[in-house]
Amino acid sequence: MTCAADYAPQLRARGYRMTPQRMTILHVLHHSGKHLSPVDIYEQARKELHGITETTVYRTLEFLAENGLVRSAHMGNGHLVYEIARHEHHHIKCRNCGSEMEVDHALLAKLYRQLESASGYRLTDSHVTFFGLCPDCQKGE
Amino acid sequence: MTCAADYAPQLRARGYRMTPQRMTILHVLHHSGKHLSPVDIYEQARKELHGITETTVYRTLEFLAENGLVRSAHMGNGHLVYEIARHEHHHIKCRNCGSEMEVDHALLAKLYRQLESASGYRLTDSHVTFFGLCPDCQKGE
DNA sequence: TTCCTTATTGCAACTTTTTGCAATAGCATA
DNA sequence: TATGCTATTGCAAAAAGTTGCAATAAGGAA
Ligand SMILES: [Mn+2]
Ligand SMILES: [Mn+2]
Ligand SMILES: [Zn+2]
Ligand SMILES: [Zn+2]
Repeated sequence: MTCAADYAPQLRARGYRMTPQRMTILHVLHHSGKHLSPVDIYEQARKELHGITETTVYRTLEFLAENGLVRSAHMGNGHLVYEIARHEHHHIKCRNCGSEMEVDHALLAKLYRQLESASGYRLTDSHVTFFGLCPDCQKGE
Repeated sequence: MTCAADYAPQLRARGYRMTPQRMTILHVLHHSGKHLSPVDIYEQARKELHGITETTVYRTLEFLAENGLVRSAHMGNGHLVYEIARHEHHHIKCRNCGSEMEVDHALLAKLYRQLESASGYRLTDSHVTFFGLCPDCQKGE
């Protein structure tokens, strides 16, 4: 759980607090490494921290995402999933079989710059999901 | 409501049926022109078609999206919104004040081709939301 | 027009996510 | 180490979204 404690200074610097609930949720995400749903996270977290509630899990995930410690993604079923914030990347997902692959942010860097200069917005999030058909599923159409 | 009836052949060609519920929902989306939540759509639709249920609205929206008559989008709060499928476009939204702007798909066309050749996937959906800070909100940081 | 197949709907029960509020507990300060 | 401010949590109730199943009705065929 020391991995999670490392985040404390980041939070304190912004006037927030590190709590057992936040530690636990960060710990779960850190060691999973993959996208997890709030319910997945709740199930794991309650093993490590008896008494944690679903409400807190939802609120904490939103909080951690706002503060850049985790990233959320829509993987097509209309539900959000979360992962610890590591390298910047995006996803491509097959509408048919659900297979996914990662796309490095470098591939989108130029587009991001174009969008920024065209719109005046500064883009802050880099975790987009593109949908399509994987090579296999393209055959059987 | 004739606008909605125009969609009937598209559905029948695929073995589906046009129903009062589908007509009404298409009618609502067609005349709104903007992104609407399922609840918004339900509230409007029930004025035009007494007795329509929320269940049907959710199922119909998913059905229409699968068949390309409407598009769904995640606008950041974790909830889906829907709109009638017109020109291909994307969105940029401000994380701070919520302001949005549209981005023509032409701006992403090259990226889409790159992603397709790099991944082997054929990208089918073009309705992505990018998040950032609008010009105004960049000042007050 | 009538009949028949089966796609579609409504209902009810259930799961997931959100919200207001009072109680709790980080952590900065002394 | 003790104190106080207020960020954070848990609880309970509500809102949003999903699912199984029996009843209904669209629309092709006769
Ligand atoms: Mn990811
Ligand atoms: Mn749109
Ligand atoms: Zn596939
Ligand atoms: Zn803004």
